[in-house]
Amino acid sequence: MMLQSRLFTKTLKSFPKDEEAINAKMLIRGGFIRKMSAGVYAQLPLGLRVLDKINRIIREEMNAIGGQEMLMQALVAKEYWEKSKRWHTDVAYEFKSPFGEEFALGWTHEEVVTAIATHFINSYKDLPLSVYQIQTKYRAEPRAKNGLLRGREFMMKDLYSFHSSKESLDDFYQQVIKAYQKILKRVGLKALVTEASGGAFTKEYTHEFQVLAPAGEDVVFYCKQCDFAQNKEIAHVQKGNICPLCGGEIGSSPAIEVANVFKLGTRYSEAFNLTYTDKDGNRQPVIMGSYGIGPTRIMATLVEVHNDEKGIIWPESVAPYQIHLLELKSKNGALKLNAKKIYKDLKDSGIEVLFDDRDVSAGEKFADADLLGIPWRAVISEKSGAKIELKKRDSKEAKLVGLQELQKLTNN
RNA sequence: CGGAGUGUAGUAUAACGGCAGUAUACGUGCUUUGGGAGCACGUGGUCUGGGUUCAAUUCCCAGCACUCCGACCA
Repeated sequence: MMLQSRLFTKTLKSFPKDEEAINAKMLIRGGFIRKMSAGVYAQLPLGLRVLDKINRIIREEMNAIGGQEMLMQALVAKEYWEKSKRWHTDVAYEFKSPFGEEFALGWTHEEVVTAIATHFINSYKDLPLSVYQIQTKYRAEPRAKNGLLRGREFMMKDLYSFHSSKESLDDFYQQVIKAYQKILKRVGLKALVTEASGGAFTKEYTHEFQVLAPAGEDVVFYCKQCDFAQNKEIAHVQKGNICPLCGGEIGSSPAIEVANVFKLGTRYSEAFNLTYTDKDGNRQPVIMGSYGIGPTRIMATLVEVHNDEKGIIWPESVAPYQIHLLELKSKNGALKLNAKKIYKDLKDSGIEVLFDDRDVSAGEKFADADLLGIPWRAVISEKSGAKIELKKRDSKEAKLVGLQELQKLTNN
């Protein structure tokens, strides 16, 4: 797939100064991302591969519950925000175009999706429906921080659903919760479904998906035995209390919010006059839900949770490559040929492999392999001979395997 | 937006107000080859604008940038 000698990026020998967050330190040092302004990052080839893997998993689970992918505009005209009374919020980048038109960069898309839906939803027979997009969102954070965890520009998958009854919304809401749990599990995160307040979006309680981690900005109280969890903002329990559901002990921890789900009700459908005709021929406002999950925030959270002092430890499902093939320097020309052949064979069998063919010392290759965190490290050297020395990133033990065994192991 | 701090080479760091140094990276050559190798030579730098001074990386002012704490927020 890729020769490391030709990779666009290089690793840094030291952690960047001016970065404290683990995710920023490791992702920048490894060459996954580059900070271009506070809270504004470029996704470099390695980082984009991770992001694409995360997004692929999200798409699969969204499609599985009937979500239809679309893509809305980032340039959202003032008229849309005015209808929902969200022009002049403090999170929006608002500006006047050279022609005097006023826009806000999309920081959420309830307005846009509702406006679009008015053209296509007419009857109860059209419902329920759901659409989603994966798109860059822009929010004027007064203080960007924690690397990818709080940026001013970040990737978001936002899903919107349309219903003719509260029951239908409730049902879909539960389906999304399950889908989000699957997504988070598949990418390698343990998340708590946490009760929370609706923030700027709704007055109702909502649910957040919180991953316990020291870098988290939220605090959650959770039961150590069952699934009970509440955000500190609304918590009715404290650390050391008895769980109201099961009697277990309540603990508390900082946590990273990687996703959330909201029941919007008819707030936006009324603002945009999104209605359908019911069985009796009466016009009714469409009932809506909105559901967000943040791919870039997931990426950062993965690094926060899966690392050691040497670098990142990517879960296999989202790693930029499956195998990091290292060819150690040798005078033995046959060895070099063998390495090339193994690289080609792996490539041909569809395995994603990063081949470290660089003319650098063994130590540097090992250090880079640990930093980049690709799940399997395969070494070809004088020592391994005709075999391949295979080691998992999070294991200390290596073993000698043949090519076929390697293909099998990493192909699942 | 309030408070604190930091801006020196691609990266990481030194320098009483007195020739801007080291490491690493990069280039060339030789040596080396299992945990960030060695030698030689070479390229490359004081955030911007003012001020004080014979002299400013250093002191002062302003701006800009970044980090952290707070407020705010996915």
